[in-house]
Amino acid sequence: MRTTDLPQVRSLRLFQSMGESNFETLMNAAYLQTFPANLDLISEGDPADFLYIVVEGCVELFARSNGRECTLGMVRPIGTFILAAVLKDAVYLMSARTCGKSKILLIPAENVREAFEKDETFARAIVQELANCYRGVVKEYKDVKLRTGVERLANRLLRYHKDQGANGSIELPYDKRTIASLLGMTPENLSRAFNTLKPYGVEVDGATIRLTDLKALATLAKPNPLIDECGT
Amino acid sequence: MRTTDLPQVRSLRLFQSMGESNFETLMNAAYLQTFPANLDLISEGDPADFLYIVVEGCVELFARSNGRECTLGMVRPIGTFILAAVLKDAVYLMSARTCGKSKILLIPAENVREAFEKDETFARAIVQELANCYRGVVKEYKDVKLRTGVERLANRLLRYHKDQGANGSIELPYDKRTIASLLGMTPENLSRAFNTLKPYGVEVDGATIRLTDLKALATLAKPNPLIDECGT
DNA sequence: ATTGTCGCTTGATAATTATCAAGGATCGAG
DNA sequence: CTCGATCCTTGATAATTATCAAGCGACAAT
Repeated sequence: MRTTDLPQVRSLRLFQSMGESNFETLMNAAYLQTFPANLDLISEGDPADFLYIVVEGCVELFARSNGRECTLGMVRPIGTFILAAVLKDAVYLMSARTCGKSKILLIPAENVREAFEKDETFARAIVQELANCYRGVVKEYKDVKLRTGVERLANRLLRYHKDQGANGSIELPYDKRTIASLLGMTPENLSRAFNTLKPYGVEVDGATIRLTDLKALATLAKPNPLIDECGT
Repeated sequence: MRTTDLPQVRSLRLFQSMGESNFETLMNAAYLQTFPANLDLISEGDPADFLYIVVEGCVELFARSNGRECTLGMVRPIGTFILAAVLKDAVYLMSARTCGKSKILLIPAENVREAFEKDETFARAIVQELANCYRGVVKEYKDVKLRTGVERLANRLLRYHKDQGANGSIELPYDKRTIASLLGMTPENLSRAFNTLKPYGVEVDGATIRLTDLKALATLAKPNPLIDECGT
């Protein structure tokens, strides 16, 4: 793989503290590939051949069952996905596809497990990463089980607002239909949910959202750090 | 703690392979306590003081937000809970309470993290345990996002049926209202879901369920190993 | 036996969400 | 520009789920 991307990968908490030689071995086994938009990377049920790291672009994690499909998460640089399947040498539970053109680092699962066996520091870093992933899903699970669609949208808007500088304006990071699926609703319902939020100061203009009454929106959303905050 | 329970705990995959002396140190720091039914053990938002291991009885994991409450999972012997919060030294994302009278082993979080630092084998075992937990939540998340209430119930019944020997009869392992919450529905709706399943050979008699047409039930449920099977 | 509680069920109704159909806006290809 | 495609929105309707109220049966306490 190209050396210009190495520092970025190395800066990932997952690789930060591992031994230099082990990191090099891992990177020598890895492939850095650029994929076009909308390309299927993995399918749920397939054995976990690689650990994936999004270096540029964006990847959608999704699942299908019984003819339905839903988005389970989005991975942006620099983020990994399907670490658990790789460590367990199990099949993927989610499918993944690129959103836009994306640069992705693929590390053979075999090598990841080998590094995990050999490098104690890496093993410990993996625990932290896995714990983060676990807590992330728990929050999403709570979100969908404890809130209505409108509440999920309101809280998501507040989160984006904070992430993007809290200046009263948001750019939606994904297509509305992707956001709908991420929030567990249909695109039609997302449209209607935005309308429901109009009286709470939510003004929609394409992918740009203006929040003109944060207090009212927060009163409706009742944000909860144990669901909405990423760091905790 | 009493030595009679030690072998059971030691047999947990989490502790199986760790060094004997480290295991002893950990157990010396631990408390084995018996709690009455319906006792709150931990509350979401509290700092993670202990790792919990259910030795006898049953514990319900749940969460509240905005006046609503839902069950997130059940822990039976021998199972652990809130490992991730302990490792991250973070606050609990879930609350927990006993269902019946329960014997629970409490290991101070400090000691768990210490053992995690000192014992490499333990660290690796933790990775496997965490990966299992992670994949468990992902499956539940998929369940609730991809299926209707009736489908969730149908699949749950099929799972219990297999777990209990697949002889056409099931004993519900929890109160119906707990199962309802676990499935993400109200108790009223669970009742109606059972009625909906009557034409598919589901006969309800209190906590005993008879399945007289497994093929029909499976056709409706469309069970999916990537959601319903625990081992994968 | 009586009382009260609790878990569960049922009915009536309302809220929420999904589906189907149609139309408007945008945008790239030709 | 025009065409076709895609995305989004809206309306009408249906399915799903929740809420409120009432009642039944089991069961423990007295």
